[in-house]
Amino acid sequence: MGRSPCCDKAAVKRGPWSEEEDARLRSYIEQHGGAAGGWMALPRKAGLRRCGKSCRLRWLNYLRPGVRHGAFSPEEDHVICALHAAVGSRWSLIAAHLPPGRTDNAVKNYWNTRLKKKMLLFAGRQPHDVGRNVNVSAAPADETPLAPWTGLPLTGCGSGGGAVDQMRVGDDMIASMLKPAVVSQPADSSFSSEPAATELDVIFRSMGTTGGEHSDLSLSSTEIETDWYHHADSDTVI
DNA sequence: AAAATGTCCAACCGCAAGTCA
DNA sequence: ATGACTTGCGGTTGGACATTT
Repeated sequence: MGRSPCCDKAAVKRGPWSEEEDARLRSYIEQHGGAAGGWMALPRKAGLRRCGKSCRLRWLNYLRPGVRHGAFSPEEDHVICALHAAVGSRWSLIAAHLPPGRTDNAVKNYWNTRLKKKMLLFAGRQPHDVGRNVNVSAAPADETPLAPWTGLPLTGCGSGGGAVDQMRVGDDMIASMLKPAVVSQPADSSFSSEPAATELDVIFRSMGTTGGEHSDLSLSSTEIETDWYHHADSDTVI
């Protein structure tokens, strides 16, 4: 009993999107306020010879208003490194804790192509601190956990999966990890192609010394994105 | 100048979870 | 309760472009 394909592969176009296809997709979604009728029906309604999944991906990762394609800031580097150390490759979760506009795909690409190498380089220098499990039974942070950019409290819980189950962590812990590493960093500070050991050291050291009650992360990107905007009027670096 | 190699990122694939009849 | 269908996610690939030899 096989799995039915999501679309007729022979009938759909694949590969890079043309400007015309982008325009059709954008126009349809703007007209209908979203993928009215679902993504699977969208290609037919919008006159696109594409798979619905492909349309969704194109919209979310590229065409959606607010998507940022520029370089990642040093602060974003810190957040990604710290969260990856804590929760593993849960890219949508990590992206949700970044300022709005970063997609999970972009974060994943950025990690795989750049940050991973930086971390490996760092690991070569700090072999005892990298790759170890997080001690989640350590004492909880005694201050309100805040996201690094806006002061937004990080709350919520849910379920993990895969290897992350071995290392379930809470938002308290993540916030405590991020605060010292990021807030102390000026928004316009320069960032070398390779992070200084001291910067990452802060992250790893804080991982080993703080922790929260056993919990997990479940803030949706929508929820977080909304909150990012709500908090964006104060001390943000967005 | 050309070939080889490396980097980056959009896009595809398959699986799992969620939804609904 | 169940199975079909849809959506979301993470891993991987392929190709364009940049850099090095």
